[in-house]
Amino acid sequence: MGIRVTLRSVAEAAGVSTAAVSYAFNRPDRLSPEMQSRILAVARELGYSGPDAAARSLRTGRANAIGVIFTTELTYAFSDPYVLALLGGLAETLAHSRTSLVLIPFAPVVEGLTDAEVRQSLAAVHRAVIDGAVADGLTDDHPAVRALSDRGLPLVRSSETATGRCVLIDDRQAGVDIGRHLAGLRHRDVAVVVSSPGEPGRIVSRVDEAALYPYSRNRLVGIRQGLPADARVRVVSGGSNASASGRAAAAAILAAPDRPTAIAADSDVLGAAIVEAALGMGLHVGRDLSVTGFDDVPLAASAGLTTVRQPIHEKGRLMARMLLDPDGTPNRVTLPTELVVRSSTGPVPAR
Amino acid sequence: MGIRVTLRSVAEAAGVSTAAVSYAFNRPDRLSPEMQSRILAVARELGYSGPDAAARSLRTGRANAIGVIFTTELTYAFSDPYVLALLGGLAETLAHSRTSLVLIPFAPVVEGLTDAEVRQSLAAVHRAVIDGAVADGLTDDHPAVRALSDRGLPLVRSSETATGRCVLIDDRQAGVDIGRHLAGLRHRDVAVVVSSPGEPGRIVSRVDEAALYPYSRNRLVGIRQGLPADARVRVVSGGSNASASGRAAAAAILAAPDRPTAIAADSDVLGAAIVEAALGMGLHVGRDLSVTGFDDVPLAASAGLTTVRQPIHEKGRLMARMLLDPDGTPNRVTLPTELVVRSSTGPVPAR
DNA sequence: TGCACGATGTTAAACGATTAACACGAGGAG
DNA sequence: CTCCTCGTGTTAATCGTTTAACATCGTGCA
Repeated sequence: MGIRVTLRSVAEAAGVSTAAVSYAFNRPDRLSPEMQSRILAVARELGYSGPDAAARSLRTGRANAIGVIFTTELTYAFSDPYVLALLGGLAETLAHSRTSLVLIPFAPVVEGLTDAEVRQSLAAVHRAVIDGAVADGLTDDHPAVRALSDRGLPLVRSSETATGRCVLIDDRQAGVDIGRHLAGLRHRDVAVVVSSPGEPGRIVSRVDEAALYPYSRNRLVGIRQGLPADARVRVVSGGSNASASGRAAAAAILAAPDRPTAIAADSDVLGAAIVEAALGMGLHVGRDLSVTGFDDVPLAASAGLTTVRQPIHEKGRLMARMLLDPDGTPNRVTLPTELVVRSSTGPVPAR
Repeated sequence: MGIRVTLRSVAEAAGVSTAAVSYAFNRPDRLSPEMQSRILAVARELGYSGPDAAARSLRTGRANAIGVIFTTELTYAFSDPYVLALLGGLAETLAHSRTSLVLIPFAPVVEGLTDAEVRQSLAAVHRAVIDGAVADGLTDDHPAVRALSDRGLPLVRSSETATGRCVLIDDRQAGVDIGRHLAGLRHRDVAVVVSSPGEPGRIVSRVDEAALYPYSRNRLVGIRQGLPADARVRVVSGGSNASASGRAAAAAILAAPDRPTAIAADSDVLGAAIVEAALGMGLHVGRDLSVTGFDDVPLAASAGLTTVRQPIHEKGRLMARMLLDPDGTPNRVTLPTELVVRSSTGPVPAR
């Protein structure tokens, strides 16, 4: 009883060809009704539950699944509203075509990856049985991106540097919107909190800016551009995109003797954490200190956070569609963003 | 250039056997260093990115992935803190062994499933290339559970009815804890809000109780048991586990002329929504009305919700471990729960 | 000198399915 | 009566690997 039951054993037991059994499961119209039900009966009797998934994938070349690469701890990703919204969008489109979502963990970049970590992570990427993949925010030179395109898999990303298919927003322009908004409120001393691996609160030097995530860099460029030329802009690491590191970054910034009048964060999670920290220090946010976020996730509304809305859900839907139907969709789409002004920003108080 | 490059073509190009190429990628120690680097060089030159995932899965019988069945819209699941915590726990354990997570959508039960829907969903379950699966909360007779066990895959669940491997909590005992707590506060008229597909706010009759999710049913039994025998318990559908339906259920319950003094919800999401609705009606929660939740997700703390804590994260970790190492782990584990009393419950006001 | 042995490659048999291409008989059209 | 088509079933090639078993060959040791 230990022997596995296969298409062949069913065929033998039923006294038909393997083709017939295959057709019974995949193209019932190809068989006479009697034949089909006889085969299914035999299959049930033998405890055969249908064609093996791996074998079928190999033979047909389709996996009915698409991968999503995660370069942060998955357990953390599940607490990031941006990620969840994106996954939701992907799932919505995929559910229609009964396609599964494969979450592939890649060693998070903490302080440079060891070779062994990269190798192991790459093994996971190589072993994933998928028809395509989403690599949100990864650049062309990321090992996972390379592995995926080496495999010849359709790949969709959201980085501006992407050479292949991508769904983007105009991060620079969004930055300009934030910069102009703050400029209009007479802010001339702004801290920009970027999500970057590294200790939250640390100042990011001009040379280190090159190593930021592309979207951070672009937003930063935009913010500078939107502010008057003589404005002071300091760039501060926000660590991972989590409340705790947002609070830490806020603490560092607000402890400075010459603290800025406004803080522009890379995400609503960071922004909301900064608001919280400021409130905890007795500051009146929107008057003593202005704070902006990014994304406009639900959290932003409840925190009264001025932010830039980007259609994350739509981004996910679109990415999925691009993967499912590479020919029927454009290679590159730019989605609109919109500045959403709430109570967390206000004019610089006269002194 | 259209022809795919395979292990064989690399072998031919390098003038070695396919076995050598395979070893070069999988067991470098089996080959001399020169041979290995020569093969890798040829592979790179031909643009060969390593053994094909599907073929490898077929041959080795391993997929390095485990599935998670979702019987709700994925896009909704991603907003459910319980689900996210569970996924987080799973991911934490799986990341260690470089195993991916496959999210498999199954047609949500709305008003009975059509045959076609079930067939299509089952196809997705059958096509998934996985080594095992998690089916949280599904019963033995769910089609997905049947399909999975027919496939002979290790399966882990969290239902009390499960015949196979499972990680559970003692839902009945947790219910007793809630019932006793409310009884101690002199509540004798309690509405229990269960998550069940159906219109939120509708009364669930005694016969319909049999069709509830097993965990709901068990908690309900416990609550009745913990309350005095003469207490009135009405069971109300909470719809899906979402804020909106929680508010709807609350509205229906609180609109009744003889409204209960306490509402016990099946989840913190529902509980928090009920608190919110009650506040909106000008009620003082914890005095005019007591509310309890379930799970103790972060939301519960910020809503001041009395609830039962269950170690969801640990549940996920354990489930993953059971799947990765079926022999080294027990078949059935019961995790402890704990009543957490906060401000949302209080004594029945004297009249 | 003889021989067992470790290191390194190769042979070849699976793994479990899908699907063109073909064969065959029955029924309909001309 | 012949020819064509349509409906059903079969043959057999193929998908791209992995890995047990075997062959070969220089070495160290008695």
